[in-house]
Amino acid sequence: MDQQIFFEALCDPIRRRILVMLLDTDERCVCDMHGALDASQPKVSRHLAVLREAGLVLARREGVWMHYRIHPDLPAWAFRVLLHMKDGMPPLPTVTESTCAPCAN
Amino acid sequence: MDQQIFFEALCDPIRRRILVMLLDTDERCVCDMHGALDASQPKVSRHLAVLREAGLVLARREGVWMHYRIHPDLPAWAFRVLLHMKDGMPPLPTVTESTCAPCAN
DNA sequence: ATCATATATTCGTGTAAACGGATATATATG
DNA sequence: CATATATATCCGTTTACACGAATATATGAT
Repeated sequence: MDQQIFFEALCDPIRRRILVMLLDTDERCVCDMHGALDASQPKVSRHLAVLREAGLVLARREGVWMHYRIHPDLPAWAFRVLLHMKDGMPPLPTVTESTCAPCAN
Repeated sequence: MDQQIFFEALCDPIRRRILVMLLDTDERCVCDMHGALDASQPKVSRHLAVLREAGLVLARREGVWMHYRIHPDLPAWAFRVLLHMKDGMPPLPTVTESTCAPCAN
């Protein structure tokens, strides 16, 4: 985990909110996230690509849907940074349950 | 402490190394830091200004020298992020003692 | 094969940040 | 006041990133 790339990934507010969502629930589909974040689908998808390429999240395909989760091999220091970032996050309308009917289990 | 400004401050490698230096020893002067970081004085000074304006460090003047330290009112989540960042920092030649003769006590 | 839905990527543009070099300010000393 | 040293700021340029809009790809269903 390159520290430069890690902290660049945390520079964007949407990416931080994505990561906090994934800390709250282990897996989320894209449609769910761009609904909860009130951001356009291409926008969320590009940010997810950044997180994926940085090694912060892992994607799993299930039919049409892509499910993202925090990368399980994230080094301890990085994971802890994410947890403290979550602590310091302003109380935005954090949606814990999936709002996406088809892929909500 | 605004989270956006906080994480933007952590995006730059020189700023991260400055912060780690300040975690290791409570106070450092500018001449010492730009010596240890092998970066130009204006460059280090501008980065210190960013950290100062972000509320991450505090400056104290002592004669000609400016001494910087981690801001004592830093929220707990932010301080912990810095500590874990230090854990994850690649083992560069970290200079703990001051190399600056005049202001080293 | 066609269509619909979910997701990803490309493109052109605007903005912000970092840089080197030069210069300005502040403090101390002679 | 003149000078020296430490630190800060300004300026012009380059680079990187985020954006919206449009388009592409992938999977499943009919």
